[in-house]
Amino acid sequence: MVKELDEKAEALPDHVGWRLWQASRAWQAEFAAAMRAAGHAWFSEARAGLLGHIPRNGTRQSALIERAAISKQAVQQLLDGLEAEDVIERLPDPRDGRGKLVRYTRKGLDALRDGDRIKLEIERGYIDRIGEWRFAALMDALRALDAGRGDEPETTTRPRDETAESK
Amino acid sequence: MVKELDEKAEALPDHVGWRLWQASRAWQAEFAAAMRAAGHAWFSEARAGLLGHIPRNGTRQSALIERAAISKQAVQQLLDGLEAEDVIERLPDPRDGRGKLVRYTRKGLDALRDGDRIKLEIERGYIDRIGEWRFAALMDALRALDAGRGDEPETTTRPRDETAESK
DNA sequence: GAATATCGTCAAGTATCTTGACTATATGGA
DNA sequence: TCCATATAGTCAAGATACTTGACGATATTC
Repeated sequence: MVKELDEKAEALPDHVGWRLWQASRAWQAEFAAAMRAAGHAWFSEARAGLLGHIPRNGTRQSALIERAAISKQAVQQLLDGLEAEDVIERLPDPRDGRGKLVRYTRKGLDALRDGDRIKLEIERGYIDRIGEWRFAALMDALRALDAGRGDEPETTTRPRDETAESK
Repeated sequence: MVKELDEKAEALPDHVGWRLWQASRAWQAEFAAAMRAAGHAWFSEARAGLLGHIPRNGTRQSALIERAAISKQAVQQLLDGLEAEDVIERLPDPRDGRGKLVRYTRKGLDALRDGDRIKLEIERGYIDRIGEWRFAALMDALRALDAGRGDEPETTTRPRDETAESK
């Protein structure tokens, strides 16, 4: 009963960065758990981060490197793992002898489908928790933040990427 | 330039998890860059995550383990590094021969101060970007999300079980 | 053609986190 | 008091997710 420390409330951080970080971690943990429960044992957050940059119709490995903000070697290693798990496959690019095309296997597409379902379930849970109005405001603010982001100087910037809608 | 692939817009994800993740990463990258620019070369995101759980008046190492959602060995290793960098120090807990108290050194407190300043600067930038109103809505939604999360271990709670685990 | 840039790969190293095993101390009875 | 058990922290080993550096193969440019 000598337990009496913590003289005061410890005041955890409450700034936007901390909140975003906590919320992001919570979402990812929930999503990853559901994915694994759905049978996708190969799933991890790092892999999810990369897969998020691979459109359903595939992409070039080099294009992936530009968009995911990690080194090309990191991309390659993640792809190596995903290929070994039969989630994606790599084909030579017929238009460039150096390049490779990355695309989903059937297993990968199945996982995407499950992922979409899980996303909606989580989203529904969020709406239940904070209300439709607040959820909409959250998405609105996050999109605005992303749109207003200091576009990377030069670097073949995207002319106008209106991908900020639909899904 | 035979750069002409990407038959169509690739439609990056636009769900709440993705947005949160991107926003969180962007914030952390901005913060870490500013911290390092301010002379705190030891700064890293993982360390920041742990420091966020250490109040200014210090805490017990074991209390840290409960709050940061990582293993006690991970906490220890991070603390080892922070101690080696002279950011925190560990003292024996006079009230428990097994325990140790973790508290900031002067260098650590200096870093906290710089961190507070940088946080405010980033926040100001966000407000400039999306407007005060939207920023407030963002914080409100994030706080509500966190408050509605019912996963604190033990604790005395139990009054309302509104966490309806949803479907 | 030859210089140069780009694409992917191989190798090695670092940071962060995990599980397992262990020591020292505290606590709560019998 | 002594013992069973729980708790606080440490040590060791390994997995994952990255990094930088070096390199060969193909494209592009002049």
